[in-house]
Amino acid sequence: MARKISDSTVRRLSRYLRRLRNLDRQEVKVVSSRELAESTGTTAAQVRKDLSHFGSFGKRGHGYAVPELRVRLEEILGLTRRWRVAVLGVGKIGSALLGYGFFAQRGFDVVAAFDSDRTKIGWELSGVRVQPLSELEPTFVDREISIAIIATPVEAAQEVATRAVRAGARAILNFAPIKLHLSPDVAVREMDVTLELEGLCYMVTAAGSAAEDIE
Amino acid sequence: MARKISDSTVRRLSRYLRRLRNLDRQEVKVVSSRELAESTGTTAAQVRKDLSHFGSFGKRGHGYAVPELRVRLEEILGLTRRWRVAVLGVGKIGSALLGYGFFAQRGFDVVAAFDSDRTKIGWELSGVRVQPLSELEPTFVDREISIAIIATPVEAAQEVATRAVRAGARAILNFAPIKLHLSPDVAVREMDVTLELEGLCYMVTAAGSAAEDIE
DNA sequence: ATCTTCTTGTGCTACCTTTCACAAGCGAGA
DNA sequence: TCTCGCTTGTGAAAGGTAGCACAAGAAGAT
Ligand SMILES: NC(=O)c1ccc[n+]([C@@H]2O[C@H](COP(=O)([O-])OP(=O)(O)OC[C@H]3O[C@@H](n4cnc5c(N)ncnc54)[C@H](O)[C@@H]3O)[C@@H](O)[C@H]2O)c1
Ligand SMILES: NC(=O)c1ccc[n+]([C@@H]2O[C@H](COP(=O)([O-])OP(=O)(O)OC[C@H]3O[C@@H](n4cnc5c(N)ncnc54)[C@H](O)[C@@H]3O)[C@@H](O)[C@H]2O)c1
Repeated sequence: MARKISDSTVRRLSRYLRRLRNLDRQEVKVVSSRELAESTGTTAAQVRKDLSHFGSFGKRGHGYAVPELRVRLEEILGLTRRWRVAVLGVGKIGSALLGYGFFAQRGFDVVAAFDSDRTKIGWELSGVRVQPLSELEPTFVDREISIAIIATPVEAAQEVATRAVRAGARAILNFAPIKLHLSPDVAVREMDVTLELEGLCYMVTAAGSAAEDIE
Repeated sequence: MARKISDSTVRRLSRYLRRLRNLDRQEVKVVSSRELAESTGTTAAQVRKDLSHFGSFGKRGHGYAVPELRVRLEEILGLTRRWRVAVLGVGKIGSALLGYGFFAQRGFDVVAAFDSDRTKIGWELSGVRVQPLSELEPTFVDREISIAIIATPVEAAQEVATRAVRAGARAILNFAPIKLHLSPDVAVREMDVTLELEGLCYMVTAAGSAAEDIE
């Protein structure tokens, strides 16, 4: 597993896994690269290429065994363990995330939540108590929290992210619309709704003006 | 503007714009490709190349005029108009989005919200009344809604997306963890938290095993 | 046992994206 | 006006990603 796997490959692997988990629940035993491609929005060749980076999991003329491939993908993505997650900022987005049932199903345990608002501290949402920021560092260490989800206002995002990383977080999922400046060995992913909406606007606008070109 | 601009370029343009809007608010007049690159997580050459697809907006030896470049990027991305948006599914995520103040600031007006839950219909959140699904089609037509945000449970996502498109939506922002199957002239972007978390797990795990390799 | 049918795994190719490197150009200051 | 320092815009090179096409191999039918 020495090769460097690209971000887009990892994203696709995650989509394959999502599909495989559904198939497994439906007790489907076998799936072909073509079927997997169709339900994840890619091509059969791409599926096979992606998987081939990690070994040969399929049977020629037959396809892939669903439970086996599922497990292999979970191993590859590092999902055979559970991950402890903290939510930083318990506002609109933060509390939606605390109530998100799929996390536990997928191996993520939200075990802590922090907010700077005194009136929110002590609240219990979905079994998690909202703690003051002063407890961030000891809680990250004690509970071995690896992933921090940033859901504070944009002004506070950099600061709480830095604190989370110093306290031991190895990965950050950032909902605030700002590029975080962190050590390069910390994994960061952004969830920026406005950026996605703007992308959609470009696509719609560009499609429109391309149509004009043809006329 | 005949050339096809890649998705990753559009994403970066959106980041540049975000930065330019902040600089503009701070009344900064000029910015160099290097500064822009630093605050958006890319390289100076990349910034210049991205912009060069659309023309020459800078002054050599000087940099880019912030307000001008901002306007040019807004034109390119199709953001000189306002966009009407509907939220489908007013649950945890849907109501967080309805309360998100940045949308209006960035040119997006959430003008409608729909839910299948009778008890929610008639609620008013952030000035938007929750409507029954039966009103989806007429409302999309009357209010010329171009963008639908899907925030229903995953089981309902495909159906409401299809309805939104039939009713005139040109773009879909999908929060449900499923690949939507829609006409290729509809722009789609996914917001999948679990997928991003899994990506983070891979990065953390891969970094760990790479470190072992060195030992 | 052989043939047919199907699907995988992969080398090769084509395309696309990013980086490099530098001439061209602008403004400030002498 | 001329020179100097700085930054843009861009062709060319490098690096990476996706698609094609087919040999290899497995299972089931005859
Ligand atoms: N609401 C949305 O739909 C939405 C969508 C996309 C992105 N976002 C982004 O997500 C972030 C949160 O948005 P929101 O709508 O939930 O905001 P919000 O105001 O509802 O919640 C923010 C919470 O963070 C807390 N907070 C403030 N400073 C803090 C600090 N230093 N440490 C810890 N907590 C702190 C506040 O007390 C509040 O509870 C923002 O950056 C926003 O831009 C929100
Ligand atoms: N809560 C989160 O933090 C979170 C995070 C990521 C993704 N998601 C995804 O976003 C979607 C919504 O999640 P949520 O937590 O807000 O769920 P939720 O159950 O709180 O809300 C879903 C809402 O959709 C409504 N609904 C159901 N069927 C509908 C239909 N056919 N048409 C219109 N409305 C319908 C329900 O009445 C409910 O109000 C889900 O697909 C979920 O997987 C949620």
